[in-house]
Amino acid sequence: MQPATRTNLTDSATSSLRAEIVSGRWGVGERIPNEAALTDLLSVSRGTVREAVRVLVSQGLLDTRQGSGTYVRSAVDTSAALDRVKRSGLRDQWEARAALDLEAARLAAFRHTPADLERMRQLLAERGTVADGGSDAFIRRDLAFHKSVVAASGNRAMMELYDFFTAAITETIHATIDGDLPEPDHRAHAAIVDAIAASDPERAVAAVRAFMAPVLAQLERLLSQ
Amino acid sequence: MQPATRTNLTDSATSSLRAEIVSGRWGVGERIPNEAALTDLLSVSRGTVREAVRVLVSQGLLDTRQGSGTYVRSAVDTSAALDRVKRSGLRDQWEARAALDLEAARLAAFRHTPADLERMRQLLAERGTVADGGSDAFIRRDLAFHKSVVAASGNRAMMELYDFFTAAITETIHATIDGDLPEPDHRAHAAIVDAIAASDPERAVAAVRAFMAPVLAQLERLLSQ
DNA sequence: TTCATCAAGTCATCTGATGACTTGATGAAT
DNA sequence: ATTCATCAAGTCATCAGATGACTTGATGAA
Repeated sequence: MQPATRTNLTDSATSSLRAEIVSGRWGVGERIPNEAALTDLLSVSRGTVREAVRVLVSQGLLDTRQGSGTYVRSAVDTSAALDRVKRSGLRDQWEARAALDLEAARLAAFRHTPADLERMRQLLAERGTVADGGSDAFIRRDLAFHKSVVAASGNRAMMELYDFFTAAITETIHATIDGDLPEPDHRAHAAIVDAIAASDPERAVAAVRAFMAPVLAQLERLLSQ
Repeated sequence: MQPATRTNLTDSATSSLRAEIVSGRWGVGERIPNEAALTDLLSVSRGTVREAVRVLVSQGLLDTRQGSGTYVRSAVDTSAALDRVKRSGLRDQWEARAALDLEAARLAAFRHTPADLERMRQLLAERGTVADGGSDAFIRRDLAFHKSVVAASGNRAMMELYDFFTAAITETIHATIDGDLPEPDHRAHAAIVDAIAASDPERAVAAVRAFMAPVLAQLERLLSQ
């Protein structure tokens, strides 16, 4: 059943303030009404107003300056973006992460340093099999290897997003399915490193795609059940 | 100069609580100390504690249940991820968005619907040139077209991220450089749509990469100055 | 014209109080 | 022995009042 909506005053106050900002009624750079005025406008206490304002500050929409006032910092609401990504479904998340994997491997073929290469090879060697220390530990080692590939791309934005996706995907997997995904084999991973070491971007992309395909296929199968 | 650090109690309380969570000292699902206890632990008033907790709730790390307590919802701190992406530099952002563009075009070749195709073609036709209504309006039309390609991939996670990147990149461009990027020509864009319409993923990827290359090259040139 | 001083306005923080809700214990009824 | 209504303690939600810290524009003297 649809759970009964039980909202609290702070959330509704936050929504009201956010609406003023994203709609542009309070322009970027402008000072918004002070706490006492917001208390009247929203019909809540000052403590509630402060909590709502604080949330919007933490989301980068507002900016408070003691002694001066509270100002609109930005009208673009990026805070909910990742929440929506989290709710976008496992297949979509996996594909988005794959997009990063692919392009990162390609860039790594151009930009990898000797240290990058060494790290990738070391993590690949340590990766082992699922038998060593349980599946959770194996997944962690596997992710560490993939992360090192992304790191070799030298792109910090991609690394950040990759971290986010790995976290979101593991959480989602734990929450939704406990069937097992095919264990990507060692050879497929080694092929990625080889291609990067050879500075061959085409082969690097192909290697990542080759290892992705069976996992994605199994994922589609599990989700369609 | 390094600006004098002037932090407020709420922020430092938020950091302290966040540290307990991401470190795992407060495990996922556990109940954290109540407001009175946090008041003692953090040596701040209950109002400040509540503001800090409220921020972490809005970031998905905590979960308050009236009458019961406050619980750890997730130990993954995604809130700062996008901030760090924003600070990762224009080249990295552009490359990350390009990764989405490429894979989205490839997926679109598989999954596009007739409606997707029609929308892409319409936006391409409306795109026009920079002469029509100024460069800002042109950029907006250009982005609308690219967004329609991502939309044709049917991947909501990618669409969300794409939105974020377009917003972040335009903000960064406005803030950092006012040199001009090469205007991607009409033929290159049409090639993308043709490849998708032909359900040819390889050609779709190649078409996106072909149109990306000159922009990225110019970007590197501007940033290296 | 310049600059120190000041007062008003605003956010930051603390304290106390009351209401709403959850949860486990209690005890009566079956 | 089990079931279930009741209750009390614990916890968050919200309000109200007060004081401190900081900013900013006005004021007035040099």
